[in-house]
Amino acid sequence: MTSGTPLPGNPLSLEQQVCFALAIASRSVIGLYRPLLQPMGLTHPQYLVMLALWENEPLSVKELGRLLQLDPGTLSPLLKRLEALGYLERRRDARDERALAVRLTPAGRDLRARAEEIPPAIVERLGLPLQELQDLHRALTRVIAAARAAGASPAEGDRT
Amino acid sequence: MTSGTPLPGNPLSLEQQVCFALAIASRSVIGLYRPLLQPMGLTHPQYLVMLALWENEPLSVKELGRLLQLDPGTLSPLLKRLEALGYLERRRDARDERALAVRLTPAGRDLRARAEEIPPAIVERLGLPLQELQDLHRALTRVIAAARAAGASPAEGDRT
DNA sequence: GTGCGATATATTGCGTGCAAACCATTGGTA
DNA sequence: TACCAATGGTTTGCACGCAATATATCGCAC
Repeated sequence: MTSGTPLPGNPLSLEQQVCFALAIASRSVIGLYRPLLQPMGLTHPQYLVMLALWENEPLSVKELGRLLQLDPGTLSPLLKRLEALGYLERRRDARDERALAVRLTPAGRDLRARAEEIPPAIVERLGLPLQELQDLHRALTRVIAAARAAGASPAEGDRT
Repeated sequence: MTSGTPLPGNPLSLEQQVCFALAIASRSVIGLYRPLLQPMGLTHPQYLVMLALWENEPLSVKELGRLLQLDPGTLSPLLKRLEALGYLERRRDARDERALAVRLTPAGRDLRARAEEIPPAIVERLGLPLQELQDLHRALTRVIAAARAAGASPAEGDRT
């Protein structure tokens, strides 16, 4: 019950699957964001796109895909929804008409101030020590790197 | 670059969002399962349902939802697909016609042998020390508990 | 300049995940 | 026995996430 010994006889036990814990933790934490994002009309992946744009602008779909590890097939409609919300602008890059230059609108830029209240609110709600969250972040970063090295699906085309 | 100090000036930095790392890690690891599950015709959530049933049978939709933290709205069609694949059987519980008794078919039971090769294959592909994975599992379990205590979305109706 | 492979994005199809509405069964209670 | 709130599943609608396909533009070879 307290995640004791691995019980070698039961490698399929639901309780000890890392992938299972990962999936539930991800959904649970995203679920905490939902009520905070709802007033801005954002979903969690849309929020991540906004984070990327607040850091760097403009970005192409390809660059967003690399940053967020997302398909163009996922990003394309998602960006259209953000444009419909009035938070960003999609325009073809003048230098390369294939590429899309995604830019924030003033409304999108203004949203940043409201968004800054979210991370501390989440940390407070979770009630876990900051150190623990940082350790977790580090552990997750290592897993992500390991999965990418193992040839994970999301956008592995970065190592020519 | 090596996840050093939190840089208090930039709380919205994509790189230091735990939710972001969590989402990517989850998708990346599930991506590793995909080629292994594909030969059995399973998706990752379907695999988790099979894990639950290999441990305990029969299960109702409600019980599966509690175990996997999933909506009935998600499970209902998922279970129908597994039934169409021939891995399980959905029948109304004789004692309570509202409840569904989900049971494995012989084919579903046979699948367990093949599935047993998956966890070690994943661990081998990830190439991370077992100890690290166990630590991660423990950390994730704590986050899940914290999120549930904070009133996370997935099926929080368990603490009367 | 023409042709042609490579590149960037869009579209379609399918399976989650979640909210909301709906429906049948159940277990009281009057 | 007849009502009625609660319970367990199903359905619908919408937004990912990913594979596969399609379309447009680019840039190089000639």
